[in-house]
Amino acid sequence: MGATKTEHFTSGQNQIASIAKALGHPARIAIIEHLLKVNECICGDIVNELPLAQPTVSQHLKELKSAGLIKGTIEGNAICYCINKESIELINSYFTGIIKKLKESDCC
Amino acid sequence: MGATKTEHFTSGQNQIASIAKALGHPARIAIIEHLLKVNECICGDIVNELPLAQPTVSQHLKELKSAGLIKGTIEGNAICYCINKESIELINSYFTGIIKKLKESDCC
DNA sequence: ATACAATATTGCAATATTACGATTATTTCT
DNA sequence: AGAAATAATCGTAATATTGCAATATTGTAT
Repeated sequence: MGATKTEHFTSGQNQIASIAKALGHPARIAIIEHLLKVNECICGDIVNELPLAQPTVSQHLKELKSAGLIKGTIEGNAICYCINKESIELINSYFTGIIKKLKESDCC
Repeated sequence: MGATKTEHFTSGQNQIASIAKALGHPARIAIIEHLLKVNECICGDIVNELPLAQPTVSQHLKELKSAGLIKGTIEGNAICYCINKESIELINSYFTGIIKKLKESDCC
């Protein structure tokens, strides 16, 4: 045990969970917020910004990228990272949908 | 190593991350979606709904509750769970804010 | 009180995550 | 070509998460 039973859940549930999971670490929230502030930047800038070593930042970037939250394009010997707007819109509309359904009734 | 360096990040970043983290598992998304469908229910209903044992469901409920995503009120010998609208609204407005800022500029 | 029903807690094994030093590509600039 | 800059990957230690059987707790009914 210890492994998540992904196969028992719908692909929609797994997709939302994987985006949320990628955002479930303060360093990755900090990366998103930094990208939001500067629009786009390279890994080294984030290493300077955060109290984490370069391999750690690189690993966090990889997770954000594989969840579709950021994009990276090669620019010379550096890689330019930026937020992938679509993924934020996807999860935002998921929550908006929840709120809409919640408005209809009250709870305990 | 292995432990998240929460102390290096802002309380806002930690709060968003902890809500996102709680939603970062398909079983917990499934619980939220079930609660959304039935408005409120007891732990046993969720155990019947999900392919997980009772202690596992109980643990997931605990994590959702400690992240503030659900509320539980004692009703006899059962506990009635429901979604805490405020927490969903909080994370939703966080993403809405990101999208607004993203609209202003384009990226790589 | 006793039995039952609903959940929480404990303890543990399997697996995943976090963090980083060391190393390895890859590109750019002399 | 050689040095510098940038970032990914490898290996590994520390810690956290997931899942469940067994047990404990709490309230309800008989």
